[in-house]
Amino acid sequence: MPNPFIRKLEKFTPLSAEDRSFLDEIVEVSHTIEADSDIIHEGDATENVHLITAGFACRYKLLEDGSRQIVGYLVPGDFCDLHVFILRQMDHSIASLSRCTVSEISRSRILELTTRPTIARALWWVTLVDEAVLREWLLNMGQRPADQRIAHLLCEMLLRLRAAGLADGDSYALPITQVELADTLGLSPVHMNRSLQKLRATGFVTFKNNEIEIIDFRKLAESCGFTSNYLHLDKLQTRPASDPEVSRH
Amino acid sequence: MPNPFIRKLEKFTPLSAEDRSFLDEIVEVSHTIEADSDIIHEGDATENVHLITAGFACRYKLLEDGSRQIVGYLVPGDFCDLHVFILRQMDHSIASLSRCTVSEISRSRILELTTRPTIARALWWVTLVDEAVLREWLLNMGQRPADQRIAHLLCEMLLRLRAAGLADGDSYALPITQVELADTLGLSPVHMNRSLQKLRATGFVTFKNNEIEIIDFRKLAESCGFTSNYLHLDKLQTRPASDPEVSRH
DNA sequence: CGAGCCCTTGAAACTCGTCAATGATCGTGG
DNA sequence: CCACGATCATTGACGAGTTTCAAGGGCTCG
Repeated sequence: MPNPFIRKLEKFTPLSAEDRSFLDEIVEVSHTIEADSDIIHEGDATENVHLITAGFACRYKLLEDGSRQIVGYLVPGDFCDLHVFILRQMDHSIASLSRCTVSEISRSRILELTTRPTIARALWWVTLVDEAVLREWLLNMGQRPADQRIAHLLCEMLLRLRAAGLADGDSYALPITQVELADTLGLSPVHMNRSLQKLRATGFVTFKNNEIEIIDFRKLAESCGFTSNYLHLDKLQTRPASDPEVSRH
Repeated sequence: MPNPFIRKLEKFTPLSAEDRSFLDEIVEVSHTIEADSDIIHEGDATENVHLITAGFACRYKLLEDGSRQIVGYLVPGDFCDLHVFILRQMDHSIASLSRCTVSEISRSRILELTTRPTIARALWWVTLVDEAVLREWLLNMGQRPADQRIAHLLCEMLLRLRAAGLADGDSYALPITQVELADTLGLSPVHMNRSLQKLRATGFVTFKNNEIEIIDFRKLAESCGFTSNYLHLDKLQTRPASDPEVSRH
């Protein structure tokens, strides 16, 4: 199993053997973090850059009254705080959702990365895709009713996890409670529960434990208006059985 | 009045005279666009990069049923489609809100920009701030009731427009209808109208025509939990009278 | 077996959306 | 100069989606 980070960058562009071996050696430390613990906190000015190498994590923001909004999921190969390199300070927090392993890369290593044109462009691509996902989430939150919102998220996660090599066919593990899903989609936990039941009733998707199985991707995607263009995975070769690449035009 | 683009980059870092004059010469063409017209459409693979040099515009996404979500506002100095340079294709559209002037910069010029370290870092900063704003908008949409959502947006626009030199004290022009505001915050136009009245009733802010005047920034910010940290304007020197830089800690 | 966590359910209240109509303002043309 | 249409803001009534409160059920683990 190759480094998930390298795997991710190669979704954008092929890397030279030299670049790959360089990327394989940049990790300073690597440690394990239990589920449901903070990895980085809002306001931190981290010295090293953190990279998720196993497990699930999320970005989130809190309100005074304690309500939480999850603003992104992190899967293996995703940077936690690359932006602190430029922005100096975290404007949100990051917590593990499952047990994670987190690797640290020093600032100087990151600087070296940016001097390699191919890698620098790949890092830029990563940032821009994150931004595109945020825009789609905003559309999701603002314009779709609860059940479609959930369906959309499930479609997105299938494609992302496939790209990360973590989805097996049309199934994947999503170690997330209904409360966390509710915090992601701006719903109350109770309504989340009822909307999940409504989704289940369509028969397009099943959930047992934390295992998602998408029975009919095409219909699920259609039911919520999911299109994959915003993930910018165009160059992705691997397209398993049900061919979930739906495009709008 | 200096180039608004240069002005913006200098919020992040001072530029050398050489960098500044370089930036002053990169514009290929510049043209005027009437209000409410598309500047760039989803799916476009624009050859040149577009820059707003006057007026207001917005990024938006449409759903099949015609509902629209505005996912960002563009003010003078903002890039429209820098990401097409990497992502190849627009995943959203851009429309003018008022009459705008739009400048075009060729791809090759952009490539030159990225070879100048100071400018390259400033461009990176721009991208990361856009992303941070999106995360805050997501929090806004997911966790705040209608009136607070609006208040938050008004606070943000004051700080952004001040940074762009377009706010006079605590007032600014916002050439946006209630329908557009509703599409921005995921509300119906009717509810938007009633929520605006509720906001007006607090006395913290007034709107006549398209002119916003913030009467008591501190109270308005407090009422909606606005904190400016996510805008990453720390190095901003100019702080007019009422000192609206609110920080959480 | 009990504690804790998560999922599920019911009922009532509230925010917000939809439909439909009325005003207000402004630019245009007769 | 005024009537007209167009665009935008406003209002009322009603209904739907969603939240809140409160309680019960299932599962896992010590």
